[in-house]
Amino acid sequence: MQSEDRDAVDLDETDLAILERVERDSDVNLEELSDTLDLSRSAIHYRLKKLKNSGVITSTSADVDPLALGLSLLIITEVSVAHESGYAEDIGEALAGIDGVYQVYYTLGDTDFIVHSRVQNRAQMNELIDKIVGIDGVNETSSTFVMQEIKTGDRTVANMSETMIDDVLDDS
Amino acid sequence: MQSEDRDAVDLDETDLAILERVERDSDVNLEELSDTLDLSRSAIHYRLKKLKNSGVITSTSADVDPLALGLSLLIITEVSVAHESGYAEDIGEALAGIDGVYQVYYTLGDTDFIVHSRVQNRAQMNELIDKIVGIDGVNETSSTFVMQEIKTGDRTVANMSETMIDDVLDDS
DNA sequence: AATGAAATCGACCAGCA
DNA sequence: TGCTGGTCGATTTCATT
Repeated sequence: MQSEDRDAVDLDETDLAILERVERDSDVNLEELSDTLDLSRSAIHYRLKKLKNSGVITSTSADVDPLALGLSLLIITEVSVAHESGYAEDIGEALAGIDGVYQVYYTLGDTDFIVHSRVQNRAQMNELIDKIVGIDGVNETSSTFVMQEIKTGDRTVANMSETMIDDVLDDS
Repeated sequence: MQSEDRDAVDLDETDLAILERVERDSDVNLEELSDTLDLSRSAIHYRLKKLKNSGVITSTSADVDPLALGLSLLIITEVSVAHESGYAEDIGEALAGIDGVYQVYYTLGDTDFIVHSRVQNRAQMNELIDKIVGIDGVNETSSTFVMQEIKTGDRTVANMSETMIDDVLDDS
């Protein structure tokens, strides 16, 4: 009754140690992991495979620097829709489909969607905002310009507190 | 004069095709890439190495599902600071250091920082917000709750338009 | 679930266009 | 400089405990 096993595959300290390491660098030498965790290479591989199959590791991706591709402008846009009823899903999908948009959240509060986009110049920025405003049902938008990305890169385990870690481990 | 070569390593269509593929799955078989791009395994490897060394590929990471670790609550917080002068950098670092926080942006506009955090329950959420408010110099905060993550996962190339791609290619 | 041996895949070296 | 082919080493897989 106190276990909320949604996707909760029960993990131990070893699993978390592996996760923390591979989310930092998935090309890690199995020998290094085997070394620090006192486990055979095959055991590490076995656990990694299980973590992937169970969906704990959703994918393993190469992170491409946006600046290297000229995407130097990051814009965060708050989007409000006219009618709260029904269309929300469709509008979310429409926002997600716009070129340059790479994060879309449906939020509870004064604004309905929060959208993160990257573009190369002002012209593309204007075009992007026009596309957002042009979506049927979108009422009002407010865009802010990001001066500096202080923390980025979606690490999950690395940002967890001791309390959060314990919560995962106490799921036996 | 029209080339703004900041980090701009000039890339061709083949490089972009490789990037688009490895940012989706970095464990791609070299044979598959070699097959679809009509290039030898070694050539693909050569280009990948170059892309990593030049910083276009910053890292290669395993993506861990936050839900699998019980992090079901995503909160987006707008933070305003008291004095615009000086302390901004320090406050940004302080925000980035809080457990649960995984994205921090310094923005231009009515609000100074935008912070994304993940927690497991209300208690952790309250604790997190208390820590943010407790930072010296933080004036006002406004948190909104994310109901649904419609688009996520920091793909760079996948979200680019044809125009953006062309801009990268016309950098010879 | 973890171990060790066999097949497979990726990393490096030298030569070539 | 960028690509080819072959080789060595590491990794993935399988059968066994």
